[in-house]
Amino acid sequence: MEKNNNLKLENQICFPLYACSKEIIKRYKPFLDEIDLTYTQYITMMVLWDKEKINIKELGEYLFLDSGTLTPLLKKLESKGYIQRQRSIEDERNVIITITKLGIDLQNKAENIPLQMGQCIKIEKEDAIQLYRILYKILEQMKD
Amino acid sequence: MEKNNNLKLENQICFPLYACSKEIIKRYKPFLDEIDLTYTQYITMMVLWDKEKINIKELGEYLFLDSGTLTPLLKKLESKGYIQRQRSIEDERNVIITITKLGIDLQNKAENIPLQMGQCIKIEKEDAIQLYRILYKILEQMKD
DNA sequence: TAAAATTAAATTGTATACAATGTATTATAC
DNA sequence: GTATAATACATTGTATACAATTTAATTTTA
Repeated sequence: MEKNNNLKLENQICFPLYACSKEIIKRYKPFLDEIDLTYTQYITMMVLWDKEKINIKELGEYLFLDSGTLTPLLKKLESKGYIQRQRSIEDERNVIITITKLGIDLQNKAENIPLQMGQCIKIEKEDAIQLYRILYKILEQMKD
Repeated sequence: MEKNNNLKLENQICFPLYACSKEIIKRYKPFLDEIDLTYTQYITMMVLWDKEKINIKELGEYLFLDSGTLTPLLKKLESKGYIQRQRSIEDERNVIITITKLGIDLQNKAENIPLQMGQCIKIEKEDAIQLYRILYKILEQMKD
């Protein structure tokens, strides 16, 4: 007769993570629309603003995404002119992603997004620190 | 010349949320495969194990999902025999979801999943409490 | 009360996600 | 040195997600 409390939605730890992630990404949309990027395209560009040149495997390790997601996404970014895709000469299994001048310039247009999002979300400094620490602890632990 | 640190992937708060959510959901897969549910179907069943009867709008409020996601998902769950969908008589705009006997029975098959996941994820009690508190604080704050 | 506004679902279109499989290339084992 | 294994990426198929629109029903308003 008694319910299994372990199977109640409000007792899950993954569910608020999943919900919170989606809700925040929704809040990005109006800002990202202005530079014609989706959230996944945005975090991909973030890696490229930092690295400028990277292969798909390594990119996927940073983003926790596989080629099934990245291949079409990178083709899209290429069609927008922000990146170039080319097979590596040394090892033809690799595809090297290079950021273009247009892609580099896009960073200027994106530079106020983090601040705008910060005003939109409102999380206390200490909570943000804790959240960040715990999430990377879990991500790290799951690598084994 | 200097890079914009606000646009570095490792300085984002949403990204580890997004990554962590996905990685944990991946870990659910082998357990959920055994009862032929996806993660989204699983959390939907969680609400129904608790409520037994609910309309799509209310269900969507619990799950942070809209009819565009729920309509096909609920049709799937209906085809599996776990739920029934029927228009409300009082207000024909509403579709009422009712759990079936098969759906109720499924809870027994799912009851050890939370424990198995707990062994799989390994997060300290205090971290879990903090994480839970912060995530719901953010979700709550975003409602306004 | 008839027109306008609102509401709840469903539908359409686009973009992820990811498991599983296929393909071409490179590395390894013997 | 060749058969085998491993690797990187692409492709296929399924299942979300969600914005935007449509449809049908109900409520509100003038």
